[in-house]
Amino acid sequence: MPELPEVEVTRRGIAAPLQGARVLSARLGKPLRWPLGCDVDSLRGQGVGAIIRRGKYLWLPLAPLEPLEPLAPSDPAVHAASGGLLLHLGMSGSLALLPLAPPPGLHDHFDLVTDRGTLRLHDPRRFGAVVWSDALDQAPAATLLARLGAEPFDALLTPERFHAALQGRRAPVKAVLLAGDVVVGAGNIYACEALFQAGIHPALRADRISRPRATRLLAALRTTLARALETGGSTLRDFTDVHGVAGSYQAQAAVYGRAGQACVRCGGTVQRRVQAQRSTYFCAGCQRR
DNA sequence: AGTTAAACCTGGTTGC
DNA sequence: TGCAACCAGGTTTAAC
Repeated sequence: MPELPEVEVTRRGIAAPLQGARVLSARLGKPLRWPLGCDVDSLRGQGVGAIIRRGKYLWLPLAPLEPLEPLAPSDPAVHAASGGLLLHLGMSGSLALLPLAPPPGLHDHFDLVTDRGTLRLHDPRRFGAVVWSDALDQAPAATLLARLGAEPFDALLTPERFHAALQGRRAPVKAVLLAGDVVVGAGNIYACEALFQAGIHPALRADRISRPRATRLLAALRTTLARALETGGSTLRDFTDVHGVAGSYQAQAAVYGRAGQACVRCGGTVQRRVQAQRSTYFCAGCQRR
């Protein structure tokens, strides 16, 4: 369930170990959401830079290192250029950093073998992606990131700006949070949880949210994401951190996945309804329009 | 601009 | 036990 907390947990697990690592080889399994966009062999000999996160994407910068041994000038497959890999975990993806990688399993669709271990993408549903881009601000990376809204913890995202952005949207606030073009990071779980914490009905039109309630929603979103980050994210089925450890936030979800159960706050019944093709969980007593 | 559906995939759970 | 239907963390594209 990679939403922002899960992706950030993943980033924190690989950033330090892989910074400065040398790529020894790479391997592709079954196709992911998009083609890699480069020859896997061209990744060989690259050095890994500082890994950053933008929304639910990870950017793994790569730049050529001095070759360990002179490459044959006639080898057309190897033409290392600087750039990087844009990764997305989709619905079921997770990354592992393996000191000694066993043979790839059925759902292991990308390996980046380095001198500090193998970065392996495990993704049963294959909605995830690994895409080469010459730079973060050039296509295809820039295209994929172009529609993303503000980072939730960006200090520039003030309550005033958040409220102003919501004022421009007539869609239900739950749909606006999921769309990620106002603020990134909340997926289905954390959008539901943040709205519950803020006491806002998920079907309320975004432009009908008052300034005080927008302030409360932004605070709720931040505390929800921060709390999830502290607990290693949520593991519904597939997600683990890079060491294989599952998250535990799902156990403290107030509404997500709790349809028919008692609301932890008022004792009413948690409802489930479908919004934008996704299940929305909420308490009609605590969350007002 | 909106909402809505369909698409991409696999697998676990539920219900008859 | 078998099998069909439905559900699941995301995002893009097309259609009304």
